[in-house]
Amino acid sequence: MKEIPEKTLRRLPQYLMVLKDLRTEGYETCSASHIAEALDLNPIQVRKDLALVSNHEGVPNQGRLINRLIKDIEDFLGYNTTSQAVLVGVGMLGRALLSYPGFKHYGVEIMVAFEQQVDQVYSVNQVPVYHITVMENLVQRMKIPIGIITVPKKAAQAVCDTLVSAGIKAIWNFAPIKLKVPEDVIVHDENMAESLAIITNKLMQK
Amino acid sequence: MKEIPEKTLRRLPQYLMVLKDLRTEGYETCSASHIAEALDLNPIQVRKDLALVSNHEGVPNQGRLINRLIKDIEDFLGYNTTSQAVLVGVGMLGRALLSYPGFKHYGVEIMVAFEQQVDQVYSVNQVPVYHITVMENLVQRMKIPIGIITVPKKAAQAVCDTLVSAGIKAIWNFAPIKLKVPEDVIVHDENMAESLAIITNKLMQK
DNA sequence: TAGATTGTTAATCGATTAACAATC
DNA sequence: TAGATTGTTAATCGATTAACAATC
Repeated sequence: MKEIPEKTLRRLPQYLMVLKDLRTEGYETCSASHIAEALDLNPIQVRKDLALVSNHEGVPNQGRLINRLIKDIEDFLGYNTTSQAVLVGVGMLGRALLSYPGFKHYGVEIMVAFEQQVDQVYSVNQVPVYHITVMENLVQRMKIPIGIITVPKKAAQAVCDTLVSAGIKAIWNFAPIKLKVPEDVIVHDENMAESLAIITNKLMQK
Repeated sequence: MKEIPEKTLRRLPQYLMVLKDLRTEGYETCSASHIAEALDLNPIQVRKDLALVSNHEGVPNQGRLINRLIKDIEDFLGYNTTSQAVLVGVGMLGRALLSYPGFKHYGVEIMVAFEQQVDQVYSVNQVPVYHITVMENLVQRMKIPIGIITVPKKAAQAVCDTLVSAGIKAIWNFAPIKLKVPEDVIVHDENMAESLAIITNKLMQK
């Protein structure tokens, strides 16, 4: 597996977005410059990114086959090999994520959710919600690699610890806290405050 | 207003998080190295970041006064001058954002939300929800600077256009689409696919 | 052929990290 | 004083952009 810059990784889903739109419009080939224009990026950058993830070469004065390029990017991003996930904390945000139809296209499937307050078995968008006490056992038995944390800040570290001891490999953390995990566990933080900081700063600069 | 790297801007809310925790624990001063350790960052980087946003100098062998540093960062991020916002699209994600209590601490207040399907006036978490047809007029009259878009992809560009013609200054976009806006309008994209790409890629590399 | 586009090699730019003197 | 910490200047690193020959 090649190393790839995170910046590139962030751009790939955007390329995919453009390519699929173009395919819908009936196009069969596409140049890097075309993608770049649609996304306000530098064409050289796009070309380099594509070279990193595609096994196929582009054709001068013609570009690349859209279908093949889509497949290459999707393969690279793992969209065609589903990873299982669990979600912890079925509040408003948790529900929003459970209702989000996009995950399956991105190669992630939320198998089960856990909550503190569960009186009876129920489900959200066909994902069953269990009491948090059975989480460790279930995650361990099912060998689930991804945990999504949408609990309040106070509960986040404890939930994280349980997931880790159940053998989770990666955590997608929506709680505003720096989680402490063993070195080999991946943590990706989703942070509202970061985004707002950027927006309001740009706003103030004008 | 100084220019500041986006990377620094993203770290500032994290520093704030650590500083507030320390204050709660009763500490009065704090060194850059201390913050760096808590966040797994390079201490030199933290020191440089702090120097960029703080008007006060640190004291050798002692660090900085936590209270003053918190104030400096919050001032810099605009947490103490509230910006008004509107939210468009009261689906699951929209509701989650409306219910999120954190915005006011980050200097953003959602004044009103708009939806396609509104039979009668109602509200979510004390934010009134109106029919989208009155949006342009209301946003214009209230001179609201920030628009949050949480509508489906198909509707996003039209909503964006309306917001722009109502004089919006910045858009926080949760729809998976590259919005077309005039040069002077700020767009910040929030993209699930980006995060997932990073997580699954790291996962596959192991 | 001419022109758009490719991939690659070199130059530039910006952010991170290292080195170090100053100081409480 | 000694040691932790500061701020600053220089070195390193990585990503972006520019230049250019190759080619369909």
